[in-house]
Amino acid sequence: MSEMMVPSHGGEGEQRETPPVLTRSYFLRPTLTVARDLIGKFLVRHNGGELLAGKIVEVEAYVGTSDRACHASKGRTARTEVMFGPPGVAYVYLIYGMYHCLNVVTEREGFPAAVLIRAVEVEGRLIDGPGRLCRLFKIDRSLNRWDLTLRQSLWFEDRGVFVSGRDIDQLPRIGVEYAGEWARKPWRFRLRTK
DNA sequence: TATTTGATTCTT
DNA sequence: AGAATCAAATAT
Repeated sequence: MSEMMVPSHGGEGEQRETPPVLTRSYFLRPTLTVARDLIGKFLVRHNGGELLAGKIVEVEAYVGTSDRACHASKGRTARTEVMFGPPGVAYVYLIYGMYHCLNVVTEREGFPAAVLIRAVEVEGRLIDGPGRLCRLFKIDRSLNRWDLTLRQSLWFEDRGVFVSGRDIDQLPRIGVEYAGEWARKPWRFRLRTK
């Protein structure tokens, strides 16, 4: 067994490793898997010299045209087209006239699906709700279609936080009562904090 | 062209 | 329980 190169983590005299950015192939997986795995990853925003990072603690999965809660169930429109595109791209939309919601597109091109980022933790403070999150991170529709696999403006990082499946609650999605049976699917993933 | 709706948040 | 506020979807 040859000696392996192990990334160091801020040891004395060492430069700190840059955490890996989540890649296209990371998002090219089943949406429920991506959603589950995003818990504990970091959302990073670089904007005007300001750097802001939050640990993701709540997400929701929206999967395909048959999922009536998924915007893409209305078909391929100017609004939903981004969800039909390649994974790892941002889908940002305005909701209720005043709030933005951030999603990351998942699965193969042609299959519309995404994960909604619902809540993050910033320096121990819970930013609960997609609208509040986007307000704090200054995310609006100018970031719609943004490639989230570049280390620019907005991306995801794996900072090595391990999250056990036992610490993740699966709950019904919020605000989709109109979707009938689809509203009851436990496709919301939330980190249990106690 | 007109009306309704919505992956929300805040106030009453 | 209701308001704020508007783009997109749906009805006309």
